Amino acid sequence: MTSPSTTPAEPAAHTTPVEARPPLVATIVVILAIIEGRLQVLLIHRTAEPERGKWALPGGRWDGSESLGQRAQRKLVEETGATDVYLEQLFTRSGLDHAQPSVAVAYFALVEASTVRLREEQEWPPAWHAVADLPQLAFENNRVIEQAVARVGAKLDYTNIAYGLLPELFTLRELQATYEAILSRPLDRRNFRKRMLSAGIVEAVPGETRRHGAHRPAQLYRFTSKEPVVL
Amino acid sequence: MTSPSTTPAEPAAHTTPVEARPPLVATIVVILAIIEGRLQVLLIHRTAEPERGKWALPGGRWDGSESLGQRAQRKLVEETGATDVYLEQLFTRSGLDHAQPSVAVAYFALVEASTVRLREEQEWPPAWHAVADLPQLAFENNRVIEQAVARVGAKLDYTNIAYGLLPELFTLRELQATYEAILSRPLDRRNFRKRMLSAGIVEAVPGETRRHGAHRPAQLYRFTSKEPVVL
DNA sequence: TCAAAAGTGTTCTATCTACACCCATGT
DNA sequence: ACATGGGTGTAGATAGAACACTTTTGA
Repeated sequence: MTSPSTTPAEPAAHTTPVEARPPLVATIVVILAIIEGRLQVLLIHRTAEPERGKWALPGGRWDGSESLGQRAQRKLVEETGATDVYLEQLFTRSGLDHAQPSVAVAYFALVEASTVRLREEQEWPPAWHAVADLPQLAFENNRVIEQAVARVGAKLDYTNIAYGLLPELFTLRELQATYEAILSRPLDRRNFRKRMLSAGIVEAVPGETRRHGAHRPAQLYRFTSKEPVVL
Repeated sequence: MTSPSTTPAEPAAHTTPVEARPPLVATIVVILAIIEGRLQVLLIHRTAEPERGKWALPGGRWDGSESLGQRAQRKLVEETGATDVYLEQLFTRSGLDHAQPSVAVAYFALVEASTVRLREEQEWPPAWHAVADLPQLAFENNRVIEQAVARVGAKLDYTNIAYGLLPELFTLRELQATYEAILSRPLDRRNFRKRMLSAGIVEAVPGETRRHGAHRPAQLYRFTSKEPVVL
């Protein structure tokens, strides 16, 4: 996809490169899921300095033995056990660690809550936190999460990425609730159904319904594609 | 837009990380300008292996003495002398250099052709190449350029980023030609003018016109803001 | 007076928004 | 029978697309 033109004939480095230390490259992952009807993000408790004791996004050093995307994916699997997820790069930032040259590559992932099994063995295990109500996090992680949510919200409009958040079968109401949780605003039910169906991103599964309470049973739907599609 | 890596699991790296060498971090910049009515990209001639002798995007190693964005910006100034430009991060990719762990952070920049002064002292100086008619470039640089152009094209619709490509004053026809060069399709003149004006991204400069040939002189416009604005 | 680009409005179509009632079920 | 969420259609507003003639100038 990319390519570095490794040093292309810089005539002379006038600036004396003081920073001789090799750069630290890390990935961080914003793992999002819909839990209890709210958009939540997976956070870990920092046990090391800096920012020890604060909640933070999971991530870690990259050692070059795999691609950055694979590194993010593996971190994700470690934390959640979820496999079939949507993963996308957000941005790359330098200078978060003031002690040495550092580069952080941020990703976000959309996972289906029911497939997740969190690690529990630690004193402070990873935990879900509602995005709408976060504490102050380590580094600039609050901003990173904001950006991830904004990106997902924008993409709901013209892609099918919500497939990452929902199980195989779901009702249109559940789909709508997912959209509403991300956009944090209510949507019109009839218009929503019309758009989803006419855009062809979901389809009814014949004969499949879900009965839930003392109501009319709901038709079940599935995504027509579980690959990313741009409308 | 990045695509998700849906690579399956890889439960854990049992393999001992052989890659002990510190990672190389590099930036590359897709520098775009409108020249002779066409969208062109600035390329350098590679004088070192690998891919020696091919055209490639300018870039270079990052040493941690400045932020990644500053590094890209500085490379841009070195190559073009242009200062007042639009610069945005595209994406980050690993593994382009097979010899060692490497990360390339790609940016794209929009510069105004008239402010550019290319370096000429080398045997093979940097040169502009029409995006629509590129040779085979080093690494995967053709794809990187494609992505940059696609991103710019998408953003034309809902931002004012074209300000990076045009001088202080310009005619609406020139603005339209810029859009057409990027989108590589013709636009309707009347609809274009209506949209630009009603969106408020440009405004007429009273009394300023340009006479060019045996035609009616054209009204000159300026951008209402030369900061990035999302509509 | 001619050639060549600048400038300008209206109609049609598609899309988005707002909104209220009946349906199927369990208790 | 009633409470609860499931399911549906229409009308108005808005935004985008298509399209042709007049104006101003230099030669």
